[in-house]
Order: sequence, then structure tokens, then C-alpha cells
Amino acid sequence: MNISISILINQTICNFFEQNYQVNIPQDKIVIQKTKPEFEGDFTLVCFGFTPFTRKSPDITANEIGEFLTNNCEFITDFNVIKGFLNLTIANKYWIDFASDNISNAKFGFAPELSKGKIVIEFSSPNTNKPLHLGHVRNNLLGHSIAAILSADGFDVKKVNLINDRGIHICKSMLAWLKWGNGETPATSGLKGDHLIGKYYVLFDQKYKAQIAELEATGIIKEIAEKQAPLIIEAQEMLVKWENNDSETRKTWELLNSWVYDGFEKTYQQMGIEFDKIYYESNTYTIGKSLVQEGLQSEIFNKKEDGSVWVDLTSDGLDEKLLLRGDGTSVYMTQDLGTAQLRHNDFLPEKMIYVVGNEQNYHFDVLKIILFKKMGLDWAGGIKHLSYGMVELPSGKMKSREGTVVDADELMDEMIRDAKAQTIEKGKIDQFTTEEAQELFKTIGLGALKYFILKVDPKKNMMFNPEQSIDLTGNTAPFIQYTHARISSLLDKACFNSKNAQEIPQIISNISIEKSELEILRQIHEFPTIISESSANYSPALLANYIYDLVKLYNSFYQEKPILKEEDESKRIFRIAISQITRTTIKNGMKLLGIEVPNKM
RNA sequence: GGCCCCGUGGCUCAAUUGAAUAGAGUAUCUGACUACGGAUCAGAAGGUUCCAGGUUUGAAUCCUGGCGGGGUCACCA
Repeated sequence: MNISISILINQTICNFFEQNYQVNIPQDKIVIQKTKPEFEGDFTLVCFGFTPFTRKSPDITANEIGEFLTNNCEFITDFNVIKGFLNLTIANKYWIDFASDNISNAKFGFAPELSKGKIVIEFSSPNTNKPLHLGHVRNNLLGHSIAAILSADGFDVKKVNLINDRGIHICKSMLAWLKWGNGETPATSGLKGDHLIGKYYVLFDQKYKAQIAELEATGIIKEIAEKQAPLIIEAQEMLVKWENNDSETRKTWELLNSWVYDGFEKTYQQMGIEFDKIYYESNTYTIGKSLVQEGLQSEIFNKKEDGSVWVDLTSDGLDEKLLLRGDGTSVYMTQDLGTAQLRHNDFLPEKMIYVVGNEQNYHFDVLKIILFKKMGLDWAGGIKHLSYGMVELPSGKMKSREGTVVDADELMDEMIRDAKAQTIEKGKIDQFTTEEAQELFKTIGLGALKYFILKVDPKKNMMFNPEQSIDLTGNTAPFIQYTHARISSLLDKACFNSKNAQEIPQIISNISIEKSELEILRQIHEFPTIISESSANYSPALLANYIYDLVKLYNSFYQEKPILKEEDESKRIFRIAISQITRTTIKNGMKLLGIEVPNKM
């Protein structure tokens, strides 16, 4: 018995309209929702939309449908009508079967197979001139989680990372290191590779600003000074050398980048993130360049007198966009064209999702229009920009060049330290080994961070206050983790095992379900729907808030009806079943958010 | 200035995409640990959903116009 109850109701309603009113009722008129706790019933049918078809008042219509459903649908035992809302009561048997069927299903809620096509999702996409910061953290967590959710919903998901390892910003770091670095390495400095290079990026900016100030002092206006400063000219020369494959430049570049990759790898590992494939812009930009050349020949693009190449998007309401500089070097868009083509060749996906901040909305509009409309590539219709909002600090926006960033590594370390301090204070880990304890601090600290970020709607800007540490009580991961650990511990004590699981249907077949139990089952029942909705909306937030509601519901139920106290054996077993399936749901849901749930803590 | 996004109790966020009395956490106040995990639970207080119109059985949600905040309009990425 796995057919969803809402599909069953839906079909019966269609039959009702066919038989009594000879109409095919449009699907979007059938609105079924969970009944609010203050009313009697399990599911609610909203009947206002039916009045044009029945030509009767919503209440009368609702009553007619209620009669029909109770007579024709074996699982609906009762109904009531309040102001045009038809509340339906589902038979106990349905809920008992639901609990019995899923009690030992470790993959509850997940699509049984990959049946929905291939998706490539790009996220993270760091620059190699500085370490990852809080903005990247949001990006990485969203990308990782959405990939997991899509996969649970039945898509074949490939996670890719595009490393921006070339361009003027890299030259800035390289130049500063060559000039003032004295051959400093991660080993000699004791710094993580990405942090070391980031230091020189900041240094470049300081020295560059100083040069601009000097020039301005001689009466040169700012805009000119910014272009004439010797440092920026040197950096630009270096970029040309790099694109011309100058061996010295390439050697330095490879050395510095290798340090940065080591650093990134550690950060990803700590975050629990991995990729199926890593692309490097230094490999893809040439493909972009040749695409631009092709487009130039077929006259989709045009060349200006100085040699720069442009695309005219005024007919699409946008403006002209640069595709190649006058000196022949490529820009951001150039390589993104190449990367998209390469990625399509590699995977032939139905969709390509880009997890990139909303500051680049315009860029992705342009990218899609060029590939899809201008170049006529059908597959580009599957490009989707998953745009997320910025993480703001109380002091305003983060600026990496000005050092007002929250560093990803430091943030994670701090979360783990906080978790450690608070866990030790609770004094519940005395029997843990040192390794187990360390693992637990990490699970709690990083869980808190991940959940804090993922529970917010991706498209919205969010506020992060580094002054006050992230809560470990309330709507947080530790609260959910704690509940999971507690359920696990209780189930152990209740001597639940797989043998019982098989007997459960008989044991509990005749019990009556209480309202609080029913609410939990109803909530769990929705889990597969929530996964597919999260997947359709690209929103882990939906899932996160669902899990929180479930945990809260379970906690108040448990407080009121302890599972070990009940004397009636079948009732006790039923509560064990509810706890068991709740635990699975929490675990599976948190897994899709990339958050571990310990069995004890 | 053009275009895009956001505006919900003091603060941080929800609201199943148009449904019933707008929900949680936090902070404040009150109460509950001699069965099992108190990182918990129950209760109180806190709202003109930025403003003004409109659409309809129904609007935080949709449309129009304001106001406020952010983003973007680079031969930066």
C-alpha cells in the first residue's frame, strides 16, 4: 500500500465531477492540504474553486464531495465542512499501514532509482588568489545540498567545480609575491597555501593604492592614475605573458596555484564537500576563444577597430557585451562560453545549474541568450542560474580586498571550539574517547553552521553576526541532532529490533491512534513531497524548516507520552514504530543538508 | 537614472507558492526534572506583514504607484 493518499483523493474527486456534473475538473482547481491542528481531520480540500462547475455554494459543494468521498474511497472515514473547507478524516488503518510499511525502510523518502535525467551542477568556483570566505560557504553548502536533494528526487547529478585559476587578479598576487615574497612558501611561513597567497593579494592592493595616491599628489586625476600606476601595468603585462605561454610566468603560476589547491582541499574536506569533476579556466578559456572566432565568422558577433569583439544584445533588451579584449585576451564571458560547451560535451545533461551569487544575475542572462538565442544551441535552454543572496555582516557587505571578510577556515574552527566548550559544560561525554569527542565537536559545530545558513531561503540576503556565536538551542542543528541521539538511545532501551518490525502490523493492527501520534505520522508522510518540492524550488530551506517542525512535534509528543511508560504492549510497539520512522526521516533529511546526526552526544 | 531582488513582533527567520485565527527561535516574564537523555517541555506577552490603491469568495503572497534597503549596468572576475 504505497499509493499516495492525495492521488487517491484527487482521482475520486475527478470521478465525482464526471459522474455528477459531466465535467473534467482542471487539476489546478483541486487544492488538497494538511488540515490545521485546530480542526478535526487529516486532509483538507478547498472547495471555493468548484462553485463555477457546480453552480452551488462552497458549503453545499463541499458536503456533496464529502459524501461521495466517504462512499467511494475506502480510507476516508469521515468528513466535516467549515466555511467551504472540506476536512477529511483518514482511516486509522491507513496510518498504521503507513508506519508498518516504512518502519524498516532506511531509504524512506528517497526516490527508488535515478529516473529523472541528468543534471550538472556547478558550485564553489573559487578564485585562486585568496582563501574561501563566508560567501563561499553559503555557495558550497547550497550547491552540495541541492545536489543531494536532486539526487534523492531521482536525478542523476554531477557536481562540478570551475576553478578560476587565471586572469588579472592572479597576476596581482603573483607579482606581489615575486616582488616582496622573498621566496616565502606555506612550509616556511606556516600558513595554509590559500591564506599565504591571499596575503599577497591584499599586499598588492595596498601598494597599488599607494602608487595611485602618489600620482594623484602630482596632479593626475584618479581615473588616469588608476591606469598609469606601474604596478597595474606590470600586472597586465604579466597576463599577456601568461596567455602567450611565457615559461617563467607559467612556472611561478603553477607553483603558487598548487599551494592554493592544497589549501582549498583542506577546506572542502572540513566542510564535507566533494566534486565529480574539476574544471580549470586555464583549460576552458581557449575553447571560449574559438567559439568567439566561429561566431565572428558567422557574423553573430562583430569586431571593432581596436580588435575587440562584441555581441549586440540590444534586440533582447540588453546592451552590447564584450567577448574579447583589444589585445586578444579573454574576459569572464569568454571562458564561461567555453566552459558551458565543454561541460555539455562531457556530460550531455538535460540541465546545467550554476550556483552563483545574485550579483551575477546579469552575467547569466547574457550567457544564456548568447548560447541559446544567438548561437542557436538548443541544449543551452537547460541552463539555470541558481542565484542566491549575499551574506551580510552588521557592518555591511564583505570586501575581500579590504580585509572585512569572515574567513571560512577560521569560522569553522570557531564553531567547533564553541561546540566543544558547550558540550564539555553539559558534561555528557565522559565515556567518549578523545577521538570520539573530537569528532562530536566537529559534528555539532559544523552542523550548527550548515543549518544556520541553509535554513534561510537561498534567494534572500541573510544576516550573520560574528560577534554573537551561532545558537545551539532553538531552531538549530544541535537541537535536531540531540533529538536524533535521544531517540536512538531510547529505542536501544526499548529493545527494538528487526524481529519486532516484522510483527508490528499484527501487533498494532487494532489500536486506535491518538491525535498527537497522528500529527507526527502526517508530518512524516509529507517527507517525500517535501524532497520533491525542495528539488523543484532548489531550496534546502524548505527541507530544513520541515525537519525542524517534525522534531519539535516529536519532542512535545514524547514529553507527553513517553514510549517506555505505556503498559499496553501494542500501544508501546506503535510508539516505538513512530519513533523509529521519525528517526529515519530526521537522519535522511539532515543527510540531504550535508549534516551528520550522531547516535549519541 | 534604467533593469533585477528584498521589506513580516526588539532581533534572526517561516508561512507547503492565493486559503481558515500570519507561525517558530531568540530576548523578557511564569511554570515543569524520584521511570526512561532538561541541549527538553508547557504557558504569558509581543503584529495595521513598509505605505496607498486595485484584482476576487479569499492577498504577506498577484497587478499599479510610492517609500526604504541591496545588487547590477567595466577591455574586473
